[in-house]
Amino acid sequence: METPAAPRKLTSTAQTRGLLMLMLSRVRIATAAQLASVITREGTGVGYMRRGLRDLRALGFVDYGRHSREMVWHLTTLGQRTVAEGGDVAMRPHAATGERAIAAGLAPHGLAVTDVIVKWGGSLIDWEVEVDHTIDKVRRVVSDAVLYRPSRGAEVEFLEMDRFTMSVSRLAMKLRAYEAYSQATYFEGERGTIGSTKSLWRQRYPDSRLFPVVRVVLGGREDVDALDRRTAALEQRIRGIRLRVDVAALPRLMETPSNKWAWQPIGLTDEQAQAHARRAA
DNA sequence: CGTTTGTTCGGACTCCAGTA
DNA sequence: TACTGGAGTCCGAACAAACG
Repeated sequence: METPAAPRKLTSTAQTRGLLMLMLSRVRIATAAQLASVITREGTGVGYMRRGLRDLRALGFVDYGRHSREMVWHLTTLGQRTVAEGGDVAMRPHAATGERAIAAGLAPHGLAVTDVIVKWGGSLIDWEVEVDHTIDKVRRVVSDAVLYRPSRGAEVEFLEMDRFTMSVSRLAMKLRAYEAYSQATYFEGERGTIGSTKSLWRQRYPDSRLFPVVRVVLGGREDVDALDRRTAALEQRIRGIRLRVDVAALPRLMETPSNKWAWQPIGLTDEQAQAHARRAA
C-alpha cells in the first residue's frame, strides 16, 4: 500500500498493527492500557501497544485525543476505510471516528463502555458500539454496545452504560424506549391487501426467539452502596416492564473475573419473557 | 543473527494543595 | 484569584531478553 512517506522505520509488526486497527474499529475509543489488556495479561505489553499506535499514527490510520493525562486513541477516517476494505469485519460506512466524542469531553463514557467490552472477554469482533435502533420517525434507541453472541433465546445482547450522568427517571425512559422497540410492529404487504403485522426488531435480529436482554452497567462512582441504591431506584421505576433487564455495578465487575460476573435481574425473567412471546404469537 | 517482545528510566505533563 | 512547587503518572526511547 502506498503510504504518506513513512518518516522512519516501523517498530511494530504488521500483525499487531492489524490487531490494533481491528480493536479500535470495534470499541471506537480506547487507551493503550485497555488495548493491551485484551491480548496480554494486566500491566505488560502497554509499551508495546504504544509502539504500534505510534506507527499507525505515523501512517495516518489512528490518532489520539487527550482526556486529562491519558491518551485516548481512535481510528481516523482513513483508518476506518482501510478496516472496511480489509473485509474481515462489518463497518458501518459513516460511523463517527470518536475524535469528536473525545473533543466534546465524552471520553469517560466511551472509555467505560470499552472497559466493559474489554473485560467481558470473548472476541472483540463480536461487538459493535453506538448502534442505532430506529422505532419510528421520532423514536429511536441507540445502544451503547451490542454483543453478537447467542444468549438466552436471542442472537445478541444489548449493553447500556450509565455513569451517574443522567437521572434515574431518564435512565428508566431509555429502558422504556427499549420496551417500545421490542413491541413496535410494522405492516407488511401492499396497501389495501391483507398483509401481516411483524415485529420491527426481528427485521434486524431475525434469528432470535426472544427480544435480547438489556444489560445495564452502572458506573461513575466507586461507592458500590450508592450504585446499589441506584439499582433499587431503577427497579422501582421500571416495575412491570416487559423486557429482560440485568444490572451490575462497574466497580464490582472490574475486580471480578468475567466468568463470575453477577448480574441482578430487575425486569422479566427468562420464563416470563417466553410466556409473553407465546402470547404474542 | 535479525526480529520481536518485555522492562527500565528520564522527561514532560497534569493535578492538587498551599500561599500571596 | 493567580501562581508555584510537589507528587504522581504516563509517554517514548533505550536497553535487555527471548524467539525462530
